[in-house]
This record gives sequence, structure tokens and C-alpha cells, in this order.
Amino acid sequence: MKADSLWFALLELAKRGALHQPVFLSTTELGRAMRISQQTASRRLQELARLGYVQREVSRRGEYVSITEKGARFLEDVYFSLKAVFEEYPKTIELKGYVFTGMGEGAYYVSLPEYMKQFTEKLGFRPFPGTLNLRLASQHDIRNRRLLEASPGILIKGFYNGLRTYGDVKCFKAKVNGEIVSAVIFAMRTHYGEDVIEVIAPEKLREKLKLKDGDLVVVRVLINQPSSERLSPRSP
Amino acid sequence: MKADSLWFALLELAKRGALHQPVFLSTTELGRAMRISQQTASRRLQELARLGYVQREVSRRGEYVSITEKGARFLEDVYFSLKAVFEEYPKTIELKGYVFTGMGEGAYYVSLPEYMKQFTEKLGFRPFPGTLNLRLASQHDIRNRRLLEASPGILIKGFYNGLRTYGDVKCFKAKVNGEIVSAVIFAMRTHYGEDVIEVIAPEKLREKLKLKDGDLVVVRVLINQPSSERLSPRSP
DNA sequence: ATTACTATTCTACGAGTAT
DNA sequence: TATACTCGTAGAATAGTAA
Repeated sequence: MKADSLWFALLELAKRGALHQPVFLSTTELGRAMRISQQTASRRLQELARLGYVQREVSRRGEYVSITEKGARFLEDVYFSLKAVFEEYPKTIELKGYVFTGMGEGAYYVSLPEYMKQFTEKLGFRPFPGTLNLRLASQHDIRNRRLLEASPGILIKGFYNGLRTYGDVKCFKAKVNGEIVSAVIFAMRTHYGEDVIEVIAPEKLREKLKLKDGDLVVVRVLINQPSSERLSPRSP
Repeated sequence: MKADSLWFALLELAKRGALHQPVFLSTTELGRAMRISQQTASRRLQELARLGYVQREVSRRGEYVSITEKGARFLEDVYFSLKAVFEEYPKTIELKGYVFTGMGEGAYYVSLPEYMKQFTEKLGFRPFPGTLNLRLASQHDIRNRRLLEASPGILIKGFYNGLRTYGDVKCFKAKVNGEIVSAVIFAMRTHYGEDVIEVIAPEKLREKLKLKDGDLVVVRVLINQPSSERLSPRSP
């Protein structure tokens, strides 16, 4: 089934309050509201339930529907995108996290010349070839990270070096502990490690800030901020 | 074409910045980002343009696409719905408008017993059988009215009296000039009269506040507020 | 009243291709 | 390279019902 239509069905349920409590309705009623047939409304609810977006309690007289955490996330992704697109900018959000030692992959990727070149152009600084890993401190920070993930950010294009492809990377200008110019980077198309962010900066952050594992770091991230790169001219 | 898919195509364009300036892209690229074929992406853009949601400048090398006012509205409707659903409540927004004399239709509808009964139950007061018409004072107020229109509100169900059907009405609890308990009402499924709101209250507002045409009135509206009606019990 | 199955219609997708 | 046409077909939507 088309994910688009399912999403709108979920929105209709959310409008009726199904995010906060079970909502009583019938497929006929839902169909009318969405301008689709009763049968289609029924299938939408079945599919939403199958995918774990809603929980249903079906009876002879109608049904109670409530949106699950996964369903809320599905709606929220779009909400954050719209928020990023409509809200005034520049705007910043704060992320708090604890320093930890990663696998050193970040360092490897950042040091690749194809990425390094773009970082330098688009961020306005040449990053130290390594990343500072932070494990986010609270649920609130994790929610903010998701907002960031849904925001456009500054795009670092992937490439193919003859052996393998390297994916797009999205980044956001940021300041560490209120002073150091830096950037938060995300590998796109990967939703794993929801509670971790990686930070790059012109200097080695661990040394500059005398950080050791477990230290708390505050990162203030700029969203909706265009890159330093000159905008492509209007005419080709 | 399905409006749902078109909406998501428009969102993808907005994410790329097409709300604020023309964005250069190709149908292949758009297709890849949306996980649809080049042909389908092409059709989406054609349809969006046909419906006036985007403006296109097609060339041999690609195209510039920008989202129109109408397109922004299309996205915004959903944004406001999500905002209403996700943001904390209770929350209020302020609408300012100037008193004017309407056609008296409002009075007619409000006085219908089927509506009157529900108003009394769900708002917690029995409205005076008439409405105070306000013409909104600024663009800002009109934007807020649209937010309201996209919010769930308190639903007054329509009915059929043997002659004709009367549609659903949505209302929001409110205060007029910071004190008088009242409600703002909207006939649903009608998007006309974007700059007008109608207010009801237990008393005749014109008399109570000694209002005449052209007077400025401030209405503070409660959004995301459940009705006074007892929630239907969980089990049938 | 409901939900949801089955059968049928029809729409929307992508392959191939023109320009 | 683009965009966008035609066309065969997969699958989604509805009608008709069953439970």
C-alpha cells in the first residue's frame, strides 16, 4: 500500500486525538472524513495496525484506535520537516551529551579528501580529521536530534572512488560549549545510533577542551542555516 | 492523481528550499529522492503546476521549481494540524478584529435547537442566539485563523431535519476582551470568508460590551482544549 | 450497526521511447 | 543529457456481500 495515503490516514486519526488516547470511530465515518470508501478506510486501518502504527480494538459497534509510539514517530518526522521549512531562522537548538570513544570510523571518513574538500567549502573551516563522539544525555536531546535529522542542513555530497560508494552526509554548523566553532555531522540514510552525535571542528576538540570520556559537552546547533558556499546563480 | 502523493512531492520541494526561492532540479533526481521513477516525478511536477501549487521553468538541462502561495497553503494546512496535535496544551492564540454587521445567518443557525443543545453541552454555556461578526485586523490574525481552522477544536455535529442537511460546526472556547467567556465558531468544509470570525457568548456581546460597528475586539482563543462534555466511557 | 472478504473496475506506475 | 509521451500491467479502490 502507498505510504503516502497511510500517512494521511494516520494524520486524520491524530487530529481526532488518537495520539493521546484511544478514539472511537467507525470505518464509514473515517471514510467520509477522508473522502474514501468504507472499504478503503477499513484497509487503511488494517494496514496501519499491521505496520505497528496504531493499535485497534475492534468490536461490532465500531472500534477504538490509538496511535503507537512508532506511529507518532512517523507523523513527527514530517512535522519536523515542516517546522524546519516554515519556522523563522536562524534558530538554534541545544544538544547535551557525554564524551565517549568510538571506533575511529568518523576520523576515517572525515579525512577522505572528497569529503574534506566539501566540508572546507561549505562550513568555512577545514576540520581536524577526527570526530568527537557524544552520547546524548536525555530523551529531550534525542528528540532534538530527530528534529535535526529531519531538517535540511548543509548537504555534503557522496561519491564513488572506483571501489565503493560513499553516501551523502548532512551537517549543521554548531558551537561547542558556547565558543568553539564546529559542526554536527550525520551520515544520511542511516537511522541507527539515535542517541549519538558526531562533532567536527578545526581543532582536535578533546585536546582543545581537555575532554575525557564521560565529560558533559553542550553543543548549540544552528538549523536552517545555508552553507557558506556561494549559492548557484539563477541562470544556467 | 492522488492528492496525498502530490502533497509529499511538494514537501520534498519545500525541503529543498523551493518555498523561498526557485530550486534547480531534474525529474530523475527528484524521483530518486522520493523513490519513484523519473516518469512519475515528471508527472508529479506537471500536476503540481497544473493545480497552481508550483511554478516551473523547464529547460533542456533541468528545471527551476518554486512553490506558489497556494502551494505553501497546501503544506501549511498540514503543518498547522501537526502543530495542534504535537504542541503542548492548553495554549491560546489571540485574534483581533473589527465589529461589523452580518446577514443574520449566524443568528439563525445558532438558534437551531439541534445546534443549541450541543453548544450548551460542549461549551458549558447556553449561547445567546446570535453571533458577533469580526473582520480580522491584520494578516497575522488571518494566519492565526488558518491555524485554528486546521486545529481539531470542539466538534458540533451536523444533522438532517427532513428538509435539508446542516453541516458540522467546529468551535473553540475563547474570551472576549480578556473577560467574557465565549466561543469562536466555524462552519466546517467552507473555506470562504478567510478574514472573518464569528463569536458566540452567553449574553449578547454587542450590548454587554456596548459595541458598535468598527470597534476593535480582542479574542483569546483556547486551542487543543477538550469540550466540557463528559468523555465517552472506554468500554461500550 | 459494524468490519472486512471477494470480485471487478480503473487508476497510477514504470518501461520504452520520442523530442 | 533533459522532459514527457504512449502503453501494458500491477495493484489500489469500490461494489456487493458475508458474518
